Amino acid sequence: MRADAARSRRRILDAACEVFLERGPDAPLDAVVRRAGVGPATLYRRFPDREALVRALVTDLLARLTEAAEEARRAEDDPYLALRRFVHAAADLRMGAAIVVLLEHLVVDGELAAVRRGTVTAVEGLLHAARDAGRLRADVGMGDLVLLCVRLSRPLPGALAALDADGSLVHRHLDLALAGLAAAPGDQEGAPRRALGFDEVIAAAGRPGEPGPTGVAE
Amino acid sequence: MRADAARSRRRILDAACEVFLERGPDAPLDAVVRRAGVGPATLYRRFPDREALVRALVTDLLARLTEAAEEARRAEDDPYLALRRFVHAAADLRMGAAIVVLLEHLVVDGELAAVRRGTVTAVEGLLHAARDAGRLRADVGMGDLVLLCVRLSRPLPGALAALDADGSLVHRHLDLALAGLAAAPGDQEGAPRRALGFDEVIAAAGRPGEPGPTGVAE
DNA sequence: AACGAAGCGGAGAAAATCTCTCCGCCTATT
DNA sequence: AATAGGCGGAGAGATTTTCTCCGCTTCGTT
Repeated sequence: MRADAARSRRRILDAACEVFLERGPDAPLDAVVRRAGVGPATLYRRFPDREALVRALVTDLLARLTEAAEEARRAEDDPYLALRRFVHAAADLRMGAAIVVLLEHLVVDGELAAVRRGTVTAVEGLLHAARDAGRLRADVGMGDLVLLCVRLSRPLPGALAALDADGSLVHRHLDLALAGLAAAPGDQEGAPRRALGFDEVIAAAGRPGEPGPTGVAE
Repeated sequence: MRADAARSRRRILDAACEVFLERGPDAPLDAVVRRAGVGPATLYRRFPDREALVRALVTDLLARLTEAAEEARRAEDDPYLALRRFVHAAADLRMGAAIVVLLEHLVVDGELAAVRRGTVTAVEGLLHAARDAGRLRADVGMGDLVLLCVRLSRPLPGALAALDADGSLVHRHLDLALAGLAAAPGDQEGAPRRALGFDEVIAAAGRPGEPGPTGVAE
């Protein structure tokens, strides 16, 4: 692949990530094009339709997340710090986008499912290690972790997004939330229900229109 | 006002709240109409243009928030619990919508500013009481509180929203995050920077196009 | 350094979506 | 039971979005 083509491809994927995150997975591809600073033809040449773009985006992001999880495990001795490191990396990767878009416009076929399983396994490793070390509340599951990441790493709506132009606010709020997930000395006022598993998230996300390419009916 | 008209009005406001929250303040009014289950004419008769709708929505929401803050103060002795009660109430009111929409499509004129000031004052009362009682980290400001509420009370994107059909997940995650805001025994790993004030949020939100009716240029 | 192949952006046609109004029927209130 | 006020649906016009064709530019190679 030619160098300029690879560059365009990456710019498009990055732009798509941001745009889908901000405006939902039905955002006009035109907006992606504008954000990427390329011509429409360039997008359509590389990705024949919306699904191809989404699939590439999600696959790319999952691979990076897996890598981030493994990097975090290697880099930190304390399992809680490793988890924390990963969560921050995931926010930087705008992990929200993968999940947002993942099961809305995509059939999770064999290949994608395999990539996803790899990611989930890697992250579960971090989570369980932190929990087993007593550094994390027992009632926090993968589902909770994922959903908190999605919620906290989404860009703020509208003009508010400017508040966090450099992303430091996201990290601050992640730290605040992580402090809430950490094993606390006992005075937790509400919360303690049962942990939310990843499978439950998947199941819910697949619901609306039978895992069809473009499920979703209002 | 006739009873059926009042009912329609409320259905439209509730629908607008959800739709703006999910799809941003530029969401088609058509979508509001569909969600509300009324005819288009009903919306346009009551609210001549988008701004009228947004203004009514925001005013209504701010009034309810103020009421919720006062109710929480009355209902709980412990200031931390009062704050917690308010935050949960705010989530139920989908407080996010007010902020999302507030400074994007609206000039905050005299009347609206007054209503907003009332709300901010009431909530600041709760926050400061909790902080003075030593139940809250000192580095948590109104801005942090508002932004956490916005982030956590937004509906989950796309199909994921089904996960939290009854809203119980929001409350669970709010509790987790609140635990992070509570005064902790010292082992907070990251976070502690300076508190984010409400004024900073307002300032950022007002930025994009000079407080014009429809500011915002890409 | 110069050639050929691959890639790029812009203009714009066709399709889809959104805004907003007219009008005949229905429902609250007296 | 009368009447004023309200309601929903159909649809015209404007706007937005999708997607393609084509002439110029850039990359990789000889």
